[in-house]
Amino acid sequence: MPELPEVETTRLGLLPHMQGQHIQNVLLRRDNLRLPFGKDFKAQLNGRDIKTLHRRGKYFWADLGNQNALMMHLGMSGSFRIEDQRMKADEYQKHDHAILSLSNDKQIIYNDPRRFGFMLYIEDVERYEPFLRMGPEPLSNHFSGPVLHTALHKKNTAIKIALLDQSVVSGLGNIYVCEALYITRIDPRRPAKTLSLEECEALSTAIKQVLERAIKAGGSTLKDHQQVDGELGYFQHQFNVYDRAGQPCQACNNPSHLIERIVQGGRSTFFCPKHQK
DNA sequence: CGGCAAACCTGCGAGC
DNA sequence: TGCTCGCAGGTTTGCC
Repeated sequence: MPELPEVETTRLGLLPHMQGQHIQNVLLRRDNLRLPFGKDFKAQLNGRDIKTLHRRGKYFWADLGNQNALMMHLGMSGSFRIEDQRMKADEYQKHDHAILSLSNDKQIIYNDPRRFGFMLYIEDVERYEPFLRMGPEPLSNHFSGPVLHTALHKKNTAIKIALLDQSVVSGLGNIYVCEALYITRIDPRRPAKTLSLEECEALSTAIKQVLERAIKAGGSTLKDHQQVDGELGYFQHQFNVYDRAGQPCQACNNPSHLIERIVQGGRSTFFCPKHQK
């Protein structure tokens, strides 16, 4: 799924339906996703008020007050949708795993074919373990060229791999890393520590730009991602390199310069070896 | 610590 | 039609 723009799109779509409501019922159609919901999950959520929804990297959560939270992660194939009507047992779709019924009579339905996502009740969101080692929010002022340069300057690993490391910068995944490196003409295979401060400035700017544009487009819809209202994101139509192996590099102005697919860290990287140095 | 492979799952498209 | 294979937006674990 779901990299930062898809998570943010989901959060923004759910917000008007969930903010200020309270949870009247929790229905679980299985007892675990990637992680177990937890033995007391239903009791911990029933009757609780949802103050608002927050996001950090690819995680988002319902703020239940007093630092308590319903933490959510979409994994690779998770999505939410809203239903206005109470659903009968035979009306659920395949892979509808968790349903929250709210005081506004809306049902918030989590669907996740691969079940790499999760929902957890968290007592103290400030001490949630994944957040403690998470790098800066890329769209905040905490992320900049100098910050990125410092984070990378000892890393021998390829810049592509380093940017996927959520402790360097949070929220990036395979698509937006490929796109940001293409925009800045940086070869994804270069050791991270070889990037100059100027390159890190350009890269941090490109990361912000590509994420902001993707959020405006409602995220990217490959197979699974859809917005809460069922609309599909359309940023995939603006990809320069992702999933474009064999197609001409648009920036090279030479039809024989083709986008290549290589494997780094077991995952596909798309880039133009002529354009990116 | 670094680097890499495998694990967790289902679905889809390509090729035979 | 149906089989197998490889691939998919993420994260964690375990091994060398």
